[in-house]
Amino acid sequence: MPVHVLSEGAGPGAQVPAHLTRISISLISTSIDCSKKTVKGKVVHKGRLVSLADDDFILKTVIQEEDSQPDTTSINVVLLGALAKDFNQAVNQGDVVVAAGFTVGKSPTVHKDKLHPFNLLLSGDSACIYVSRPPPPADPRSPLAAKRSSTLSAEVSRAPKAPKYTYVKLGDLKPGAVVNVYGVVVFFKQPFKSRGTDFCSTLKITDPSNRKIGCTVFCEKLDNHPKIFRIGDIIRMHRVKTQFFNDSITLVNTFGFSVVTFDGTVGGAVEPRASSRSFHFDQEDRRTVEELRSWAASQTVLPSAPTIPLSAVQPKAYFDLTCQLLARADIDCTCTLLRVWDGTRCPHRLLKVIVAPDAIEGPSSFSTEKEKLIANILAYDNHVESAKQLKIGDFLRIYNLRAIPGSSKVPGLTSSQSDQVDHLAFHLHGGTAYGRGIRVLPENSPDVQELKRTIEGFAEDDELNDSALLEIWSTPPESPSDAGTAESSTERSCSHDVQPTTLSELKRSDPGGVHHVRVQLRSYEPQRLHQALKLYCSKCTSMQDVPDDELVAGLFSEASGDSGPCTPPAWALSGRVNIPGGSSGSSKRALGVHLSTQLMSEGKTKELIFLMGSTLAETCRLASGYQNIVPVRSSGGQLTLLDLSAPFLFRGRKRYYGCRRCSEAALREPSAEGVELIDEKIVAEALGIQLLKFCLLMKLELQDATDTLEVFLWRDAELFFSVSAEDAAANQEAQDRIRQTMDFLSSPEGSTGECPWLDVCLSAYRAADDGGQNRTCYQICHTAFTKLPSEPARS
DNA sequence: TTAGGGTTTG
Repeated sequence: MPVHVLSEGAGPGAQVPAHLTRISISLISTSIDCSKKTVKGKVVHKGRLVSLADDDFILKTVIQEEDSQPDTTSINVVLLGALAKDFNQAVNQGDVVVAAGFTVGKSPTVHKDKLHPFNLLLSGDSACIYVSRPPPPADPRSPLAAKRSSTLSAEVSRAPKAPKYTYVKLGDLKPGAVVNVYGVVVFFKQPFKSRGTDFCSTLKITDPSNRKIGCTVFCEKLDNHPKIFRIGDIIRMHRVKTQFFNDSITLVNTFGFSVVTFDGTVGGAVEPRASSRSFHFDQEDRRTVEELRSWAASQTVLPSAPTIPLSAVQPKAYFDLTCQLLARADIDCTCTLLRVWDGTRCPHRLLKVIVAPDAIEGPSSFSTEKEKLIANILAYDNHVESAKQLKIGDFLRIYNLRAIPGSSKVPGLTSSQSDQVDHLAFHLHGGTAYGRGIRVLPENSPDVQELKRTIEGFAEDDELNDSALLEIWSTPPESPSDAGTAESSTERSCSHDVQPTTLSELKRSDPGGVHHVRVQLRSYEPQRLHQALKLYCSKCTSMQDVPDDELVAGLFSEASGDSGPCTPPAWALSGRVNIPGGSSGSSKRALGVHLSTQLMSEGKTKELIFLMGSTLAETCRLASGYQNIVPVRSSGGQLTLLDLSAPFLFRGRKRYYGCRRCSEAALREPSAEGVELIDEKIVAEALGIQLLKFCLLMKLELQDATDTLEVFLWRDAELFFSVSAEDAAANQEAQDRIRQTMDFLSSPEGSTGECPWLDVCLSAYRAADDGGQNRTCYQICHTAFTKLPSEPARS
């Protein structure tokens, strides 16, 4: 994209890309998403071009919306980098310009200049200025007009030029300059609310010059703060100013500030963690990061990050914990309980905190085995507020956590409950000293990936948030049968080194572990196989039934009832679509649709529509012609999504649902830039929906000569049937396959007159039932059905 | 404007 385009004649609107919409200057504020907005105004003041560093410039200008009152509609515009230089050369006072790709900041000069309380910052690749001048005089023979048009009719545009940033070594910093720097983080605090209007990050960095420099970042939005996860991270800051404080140089962010951080591990991926929409990153940056990593690794002076698992916690120690949030409860206004785990078991007895089940957000209890791994953390004072922002299932790093041995009084509880001598309590004390705080780690971070592997390792033997499974069925009877040596209709794919056992032996063995058995199917539930389909949330581990058509049709009909006037979002284009007739003679009708302007401009009109006022049946009919249909409704004059009990997306015959607990659903324009295929994941992400996964859940009663046993078929049900649950939800062929398999397994086979034999791997685990009683549960794992009546053995 | 680490409450 050109840094800027200047053109004469038809007016600035002519070259502005169609997907951008103009916004009035009076509406500019930091709460508006300006990524696809433009602002148009006349240049009423053009400041001097100021050089910040080699090839880096800043220029301030004031533009005024024409035909409106000047006091509310003049706004400061700050241009940075090459754009500032080009603007200086090409734009004159009196020109009308259109600005795009800007961000909005608070104007620090509002009290002085009495202009707009916010300003526009134009920096980076996405920033752009379009300009035109007043039309030339009417007489084309006028020498002046001829001259003007000849110089300006040619489009003045610049090829994209990568800005060349120069970085000052920390040892070379001088006061009173604006600079770009790289450094290794040796101390940091999570952003905290300052006494002013911004959040404040404080950190200290160093580099091979061995100078340690304190830095302060003030930004109103948390997103714009540096994303530092641990000491040793690499940080790059653009446009920070140096100032003297306490006899040393410090750095503070200034106009056009941007920051990118990187993991500091030698050999790790160089993934920029940006805090702005656009940022520059090239091979030279990669080299710099790698050099700083190697240098830092050789420095013993750098404090090592005390991140340790629960299994290694020492009493009295302060440490950082990487964990997953399982549940939360407010103890009182100065203390919040966070229940977390990291998949490892702390060798010390842990403090139990008793909280009323209705005060707990998230599951109120877990299986006995899982409970042993859960740490109760008491977060105090300022951390109560940040704990409120966390979502159950989030991956966290908690900084400067204290493991306190001995008796602890828990606020809000009676002393008899809280007096637990020799139990380890985890406290996150109030304040931000020592970097105390909580940070949500992104799912793609290497630490979270590792944490997930640890948690999954545990889940292998102690599967599921088991109450979800047990809530669905109660317990029935048992009886014996004969053993057999016939061919097996299933095959185990696990590599467990265990000897096959009988069901009666298995029932006598210790709880937990894996078992191999040779069994027959005695009965199964549900008999109506569509009831085996469930929706599972991998974030909060809840499971629910798939809503039936009657319920969904009701939601559609209720949604179409609100036919009041409704404002579509600015990015949407509205139109009508004809519903293809169903049975012959049914009347055709047209329904309201909204399309993404962005997708239309990319020629992807049919790939995603937002459909309003349709019935369930009509939506299904339209789904044959459009790849993705998102049903929407009018609510309070706004266009919104339907209740999440209904599918949020129709893709052909498939319907997708979102988790009501974990989604933060809102109607937003999906970004399909560079996306080959718009699928459920893209749509769910854009709409803030936590996608529910279809799964199959059955309870089987198995038997051998010695006993019977109830087991679940869940985690590996898709492997067992060689069918995806998603397909089973949408197509008859997949459903038939499950039906045929179950029929085959439960009917007498050939001359032997007995049911087929199955070699099965069973995983045993403890789980709490409805009454809170713990019992051992079994689940079929790593086992696939290999033979259908109509076909020879499959492998 | 704001903060400017830190000798760690429950």
